[in-house]
Amino acid sequence: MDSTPPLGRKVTVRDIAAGCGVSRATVSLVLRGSPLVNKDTRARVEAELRKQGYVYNRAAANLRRRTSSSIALVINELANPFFAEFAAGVDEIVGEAGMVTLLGSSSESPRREQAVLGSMIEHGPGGIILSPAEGSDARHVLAAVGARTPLLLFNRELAGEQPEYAHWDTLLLDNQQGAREATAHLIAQGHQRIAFFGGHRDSSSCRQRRAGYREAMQAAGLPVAPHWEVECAPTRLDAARCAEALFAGDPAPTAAVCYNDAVALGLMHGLTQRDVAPGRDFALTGFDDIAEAALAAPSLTTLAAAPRARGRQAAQMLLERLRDPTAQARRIVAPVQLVIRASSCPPA
Amino acid sequence: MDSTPPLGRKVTVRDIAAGCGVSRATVSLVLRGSPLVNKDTRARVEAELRKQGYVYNRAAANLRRRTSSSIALVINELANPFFAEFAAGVDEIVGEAGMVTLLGSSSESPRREQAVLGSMIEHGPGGIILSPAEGSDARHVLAAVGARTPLLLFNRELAGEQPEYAHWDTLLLDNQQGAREATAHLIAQGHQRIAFFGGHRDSSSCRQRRAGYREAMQAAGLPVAPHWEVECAPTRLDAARCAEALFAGDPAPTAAVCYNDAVALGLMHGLTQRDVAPGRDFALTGFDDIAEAALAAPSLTTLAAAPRARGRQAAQMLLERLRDPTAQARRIVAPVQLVIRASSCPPA
DNA sequence: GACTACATTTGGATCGTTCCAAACCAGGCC
DNA sequence: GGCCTGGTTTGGAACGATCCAAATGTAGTC
Repeated sequence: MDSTPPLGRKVTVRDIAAGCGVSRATVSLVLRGSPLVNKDTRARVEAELRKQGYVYNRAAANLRRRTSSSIALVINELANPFFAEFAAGVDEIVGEAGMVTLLGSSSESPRREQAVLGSMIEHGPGGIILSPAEGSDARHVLAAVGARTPLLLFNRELAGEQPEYAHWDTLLLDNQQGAREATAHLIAQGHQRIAFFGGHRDSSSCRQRRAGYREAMQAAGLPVAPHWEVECAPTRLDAARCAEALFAGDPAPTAAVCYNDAVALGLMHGLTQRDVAPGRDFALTGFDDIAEAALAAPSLTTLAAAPRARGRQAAQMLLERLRDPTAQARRIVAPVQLVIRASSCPPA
Repeated sequence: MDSTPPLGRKVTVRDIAAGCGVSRATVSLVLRGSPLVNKDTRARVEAELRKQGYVYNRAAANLRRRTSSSIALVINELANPFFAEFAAGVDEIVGEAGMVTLLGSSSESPRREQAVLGSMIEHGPGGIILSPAEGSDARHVLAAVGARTPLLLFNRELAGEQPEYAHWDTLLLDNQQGAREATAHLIAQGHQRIAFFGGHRDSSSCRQRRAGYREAMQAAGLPVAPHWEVECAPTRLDAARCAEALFAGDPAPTAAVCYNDAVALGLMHGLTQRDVAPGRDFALTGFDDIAEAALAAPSLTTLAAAPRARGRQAAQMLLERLRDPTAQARRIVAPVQLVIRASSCPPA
């Protein structure tokens, strides 16, 4: 009858067992809903659990069972709304699976990424979702996480990826197809002089999008003047600043496929300041479909990558991998969807 | 010499100890950088650690030491850039402290919030940072987390908070002071008829900001006409739609303190459509300092809440609380900073 | 050589849970 | 009574790291 009062100490299965006169093993069976225990016993134990305010110690259970109940999520830039949405999607699915998300941010630094991965791995996640920092390479990642924990790469591939790392799953966006569709759409609107605007020349997503742009231009038999490919930082501010570069040469473009929405919005701003009305005198498209795209004036034609859905998808892929660790690695390239709005007008 | 090859099994202190002929205790001391171990021994052990590719099992260590190496972060809406920045700030500090962030999102649902808190608590975080869902109340939160784990509330207070929950730390934004400063700034610019525009009348942040506005008006001996307090949804679209309400009565205001930046930008749009030039014919201020505020035309005077800094601050407060669990609960109301830009012009 | 002083190392026991093989119990049947 | 069967229950021994008190070695002092 003298159930130990939780005097400072946490309540454990032992306390519950003592409190209702059964063994620890039985309590454990009740906790896991085993059909082996007698109905009455179960009821008694459950009452005692409530009475003493027991909370399950998942870490201890994981230790004994050699399992894990967490997924690590390492993001290159969490503050970016695109990745925040992605993280929200991941967490949704992870939560539904009764697991918990370990969050880490690398701030686009491969060194920090490695440190974060190292810290994560010590907490024993069941798997890792990694959206790599720019310049992160496969060897370092492998060194940090080891070959034992399943890893899923999102959004970017790693430098120097080799056959031996081929057991990692990958989820990418179809940047190339997206840019191709946006370009084709502008061409269908009647544009012939179309620029590719913004982004860091050497980032992999920029390369892929530019490739899609060139492909569409070539397919339509249209030339690409050198000064139509303008590099700038993927920020609104820098894009606004670089707008004039589009009109520095002859002939000037009448439309632009922008690296992403931020750049497109910045370009709109830059155009307005030059008294060129975006959506009337000049057509443009973005990439990402951030919340603002629909609200901008004019509203922005862009490519929706559905980051939340991608997050869910990534988590699901990883959970499947946990279920079957030996299955063939998958590489999924998710299509992006062209959302046509007012900014992609026909030529003036 | 026959160091057990890591045959499927994880490498443990036991393997390392066997591999270099010392006891587990010694290896453990080396792992924790204890000054007790001999230099040569340490070197030998460290070599063996590298050789066998040992990874520390923090869960096991935490179990034995009755410590935790994680902080739970439960956010009402992770996809919102404000909270994403906040989360990034939290993770920064948590990471620096060698701990890891457990992420959870409640999607503004008190029920989900409770479930998430319950799942978190089973993973044994050292503390919890909670940005409550709207309508979340203290009793339920207490039931989910228990009295044992320190909790810090961010951004909102809980309904029905009572003395017994008073051991929770709190970090809030000074909505009232912010609105007061913005209003005072407009008054200093020479305005006398100033409106308070937008937001849901009954939301706590709107109430606080309106209170600050009224306070400043009263302090300056200025009256507030009823039609100067306009309610609208906190979105750009609705704000644009409601612009005309400002001019429905007599006398019309010459400036407005807006509920937030989205509303202010919407109002700018609405004004422009009525041929009132914001920043010249009409002055206004926002709240939040979102990325667009600096880029709008005219650029928007607003109140910066610095969500990333708030995240760092919240994490720091919680870490201090972990160090001294018995210290008096703190309640910090973080000031917001007035950023003066072009939109808050003097009267025409 | 016996003594203390100091630096270093070590074998259990332990954290809270689960696994496992064995034990228990009540009926039913010969 | 002995034996079997099927449903329940149970006491250790794990999981991987750490604590602790005690043991070991090494040198210095009398």
